[in-house]
Amino acid sequence: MATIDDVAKLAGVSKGTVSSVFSKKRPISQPVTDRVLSVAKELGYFPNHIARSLAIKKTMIVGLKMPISKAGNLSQFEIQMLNGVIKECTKHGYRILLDTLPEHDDLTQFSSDPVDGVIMLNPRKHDQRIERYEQMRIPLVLVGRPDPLDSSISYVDNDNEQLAYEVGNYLLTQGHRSILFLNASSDMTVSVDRVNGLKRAFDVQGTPFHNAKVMNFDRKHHATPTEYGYISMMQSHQKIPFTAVVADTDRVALGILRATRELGMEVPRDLSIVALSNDVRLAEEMTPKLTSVELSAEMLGAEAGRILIQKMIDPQTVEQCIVDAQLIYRESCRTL
Amino acid sequence: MATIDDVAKLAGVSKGTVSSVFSKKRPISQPVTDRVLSVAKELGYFPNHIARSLAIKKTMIVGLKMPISKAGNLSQFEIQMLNGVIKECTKHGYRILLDTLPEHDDLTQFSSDPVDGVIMLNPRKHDQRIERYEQMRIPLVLVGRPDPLDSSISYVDNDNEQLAYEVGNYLLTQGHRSILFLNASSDMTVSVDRVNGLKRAFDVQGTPFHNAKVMNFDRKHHATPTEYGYISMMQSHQKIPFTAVVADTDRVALGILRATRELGMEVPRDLSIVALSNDVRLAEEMTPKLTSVELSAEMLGAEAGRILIQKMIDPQTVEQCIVDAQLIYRESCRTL
DNA sequence: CTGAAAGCGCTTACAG
DNA sequence: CTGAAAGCGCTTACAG
Repeated sequence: MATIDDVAKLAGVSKGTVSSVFSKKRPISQPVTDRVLSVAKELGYFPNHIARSLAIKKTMIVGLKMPISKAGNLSQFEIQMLNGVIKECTKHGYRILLDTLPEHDDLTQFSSDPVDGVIMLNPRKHDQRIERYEQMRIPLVLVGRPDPLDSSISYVDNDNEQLAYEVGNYLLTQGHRSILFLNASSDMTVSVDRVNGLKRAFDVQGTPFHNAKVMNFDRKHHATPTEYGYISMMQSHQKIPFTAVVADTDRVALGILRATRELGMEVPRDLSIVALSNDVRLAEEMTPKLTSVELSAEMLGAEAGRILIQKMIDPQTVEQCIVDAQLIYRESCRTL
Repeated sequence: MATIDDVAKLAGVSKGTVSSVFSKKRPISQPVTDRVLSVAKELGYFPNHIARSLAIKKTMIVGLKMPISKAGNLSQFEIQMLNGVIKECTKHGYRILLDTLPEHDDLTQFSSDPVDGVIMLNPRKHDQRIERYEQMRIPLVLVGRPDPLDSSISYVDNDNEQLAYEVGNYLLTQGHRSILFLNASSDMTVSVDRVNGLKRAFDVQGTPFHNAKVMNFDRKHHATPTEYGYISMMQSHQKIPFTAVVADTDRVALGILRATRELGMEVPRDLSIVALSNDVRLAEEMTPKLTSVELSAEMLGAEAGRILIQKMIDPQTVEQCIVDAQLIYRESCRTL
């Protein structure tokens, strides 16, 4: 397509002048402006965003690192969190580079993207990527806390330890003593926090923590979260005498529910279920309605966006933001 | 951050060599490779995607033009369609530049984005943007047909004329003679197609088309689709004696439903409703369950992605793809 | 296998 | 108000 050179030549002016007509960064006389614009139109010229970005070192794009699960569709958590990010970014004129590609181990493949800042979901333990962004001087905000904790890294998160504590406490108070915990995958920091919270509940109530059986999602063994719930339930119900299960997400709970039906069990009569990530509509549609935790994903996304924008203005900015979450009591638990 | 020059200098090689080590486009001896890599690591060097894109004229990014409604959240249609695009793009290693920014009329503000191709939602009549992409030689696929039709433009769409015909025919067959049609905004091509389809139904059944009252969504008057439905219903029910209403989307239907409740009307006893865009879960949750059209948004997105990828390989590609949609009969209509 | 140099399409001090 | 030239950080023929 036509370049700034073509326009400059045909209009009989310098590139700098053409540049200024479009960027309005320095005043150009009306006659010249008109001539340039008309030539540009004739040639079908539009400034090249990439070349411009390279020169000014700014893209007005925010990167969103959100590797997609194998099944492919965005989870309700991801959608809501995306909604929050979009709102905040749109408000400030930023667009979003949605990066759903799987992570590459090969350092060689890692490049600095055409973005002014990055929001990264689900940081892992000792996540290499964090320091890479630091080296590249690209402002970064995590959704989920860094592990180990680091007061120089900005992030938004729920208080997962506390949440798991509340859930554990709720179930223990109801009289449950043996609990199956279908946790997220073991390399996620949230998994650690949850186990700690659950353990604290057991400690406080004076119940030995070995009465809790913790499992982890593993994409090698489970194609989908629902399958994770289903398979784990089918495999565990004989071996361990648990009366309650804490599920990573409502999708996992869906799988558990399916398993209980096949096993002739009834919820909550024979088994109590709590899910940690809440898709309100799903939770309310399930039979029985699912007791679950509302993570306020949209708020997480919006706060991440807000902090990132702050940080792109002033790179010194560090903010760690805990978003309120809430256990919502519905119908899937009962007192023993 | 460190550039290719820094690495080259410190490693005592040329930039071309460093480039080759990372791109693997030409073989570099093991010792040199090792030296370069170790220096790169020491310096925290990562190739700059923007500079690279400028040189090779390729970004591996697909643009998705999807201006966000004022309310802010993605509609169910948009989410599903995004899911389809994501799946297809991820499969081929593309990322997505999600552009939710409102359109700018100022030609001067239009630039060629850092993308290899573009998927554009909701093309308008004589949409200027289409020829701009053509001038920029950026492969383009529309979601929604171009207006006027143009056999050189690739797009995916439902057969909206036929769909509206089926809906009209259904209602007329049920005995409805006066119908309120809360259409999409008038500058969208889909609006035209729907009116034509509805008219055809009236013609076939021998009912004069002036018995259909067509209104259009207008963001100046309606803050949200739901409000559009609510207000239109409140304003029209006295003036026109319609027995059925065709709503642009299920959100609009939600507003209508709210209005009927306030007016002491009952659906479908006093009013039949059909919605043209279907969010399955919303439709099934409504009381009564909403008769609506399933547009297969995910399929639209996936097909758009597929065609675009095809087109980025071979720019000559032109494909126009009609995705099946289906009228799903639930509880919101009745025979008079 | 490696280097020197031109080029990708912009912007921006500097000079006038 | 406008121009000439260097620079942004890469890639890629061309030459050896």
